[in-house]
Amino acid sequence: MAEPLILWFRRDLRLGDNPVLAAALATGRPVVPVFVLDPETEALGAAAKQRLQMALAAFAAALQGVGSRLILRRGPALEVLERLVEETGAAGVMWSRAYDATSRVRDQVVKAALKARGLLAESHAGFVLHEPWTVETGQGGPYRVFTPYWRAVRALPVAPELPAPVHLPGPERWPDSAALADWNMTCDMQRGAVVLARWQSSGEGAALDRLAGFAEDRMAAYAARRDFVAEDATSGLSEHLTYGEISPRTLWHRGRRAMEEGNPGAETFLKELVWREFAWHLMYHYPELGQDNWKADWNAFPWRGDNADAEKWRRGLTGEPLVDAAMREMFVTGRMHNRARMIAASYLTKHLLTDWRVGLDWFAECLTDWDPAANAMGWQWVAGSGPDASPYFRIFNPATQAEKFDPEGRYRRRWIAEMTRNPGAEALSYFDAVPKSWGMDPAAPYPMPLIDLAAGRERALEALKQGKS
DNA sequence: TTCGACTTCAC
DNA sequence: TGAAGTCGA
Repeated sequence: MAEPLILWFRRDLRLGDNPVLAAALATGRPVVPVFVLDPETEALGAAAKQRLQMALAAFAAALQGVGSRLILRRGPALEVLERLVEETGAAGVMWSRAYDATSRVRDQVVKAALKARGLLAESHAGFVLHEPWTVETGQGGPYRVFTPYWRAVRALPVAPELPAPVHLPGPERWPDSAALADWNMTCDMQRGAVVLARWQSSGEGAALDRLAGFAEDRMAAYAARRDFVAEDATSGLSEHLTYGEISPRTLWHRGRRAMEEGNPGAETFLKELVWREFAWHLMYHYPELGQDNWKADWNAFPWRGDNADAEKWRRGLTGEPLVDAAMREMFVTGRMHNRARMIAASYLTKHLLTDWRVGLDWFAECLTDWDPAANAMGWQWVAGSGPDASPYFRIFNPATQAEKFDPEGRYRRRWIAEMTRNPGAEALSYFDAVPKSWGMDPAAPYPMPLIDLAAGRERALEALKQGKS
């Protein structure tokens, strides 16, 4: 039997349309699928880590369905992979590319070390539609504004999807695997069964079902309804994309097909997919996007660091119902509606003048669809330090937004027990989920607003006038 | 160099 | 309607 290949899975936990999997199969070698819980992955937020565990469980089952296994190992990636190569006599390692700075540094070290030992070390595309360096402006160089990027990407060909293998040849002797349960990936996430029960199911099958349901039932109304925060009008596909349970290519082709069929929501859906793409384009070309102001003239802005108001924001106690509803939804479900994210982020950075990185960190802790690029771009876009062609200081008014996008107050009532006489299960579940130390009580009066909205707006505008160099 | 255009707004 | 910078062809 030929020497096996190690297939290092990371954010591509699927069998269908997986280029590196197809490439490994094409070699004719036995394949040893492995997931490495390395220090970089252990640093994930509580919700993302919990969600990753669910993704891994689903993917391991899917691999068993094609006669294979998922080998689980813990430790620094290079160390683990070198040991596995020795144990299995593998010819080398293949993986799908990642584009954030931490992963790129890690992967370069791994690739160089494996190659130095004469082993095969290959990275493949698959996490984005277009490799970030292949999309350039007319002058050469990365795009910095979404619309021109969209116009460029819209016209580009996208290769067809690859079929999922029906059988994945394995080695004669399988190496040992850790048990997923022993990794305790849920231990940071002590929010009770009520939280878990509400989470979307995980895995490639669930992702494909979700896409089919969306395309069938909701895509047509997507452009018109997606901003209404109380409705289930969004695709809900972000967390599947985050773990690679579905490929962006699959979404792209489904969207294009719908467009050709005249589906009125299809183009908006494709645009949203390309926003994710744009975020990774930016992160690849500006690796510090998650740490530094993208526009350097914001470095002088007098952001407040973490503070007592920010803590109230995290706990959903700002006294702005829409903001609090959003924060509570995220804490309980690991999800937050897209528009609610912008409103909550604007409130923290503008009305509370708090550094966008404080908000970014909390989202990283709480979101099951945590994506470093999308969040870095999104937070900087709201803060004003990021890519945004509009020059004015963007300040959302949470009350105005509530009137527009939650006109009947359904979303606010769903998540804020203090606002209703007979709070529902969602609103009450928040009080079960929060740490006892927060002292939350559904019978307590709803808090007064932290700051008058008009005064907060004026203060932010004043800070902008003074603060930017 | 010029010039049209720029996700999601607030008042 | 404001207030106004720079991206990209």
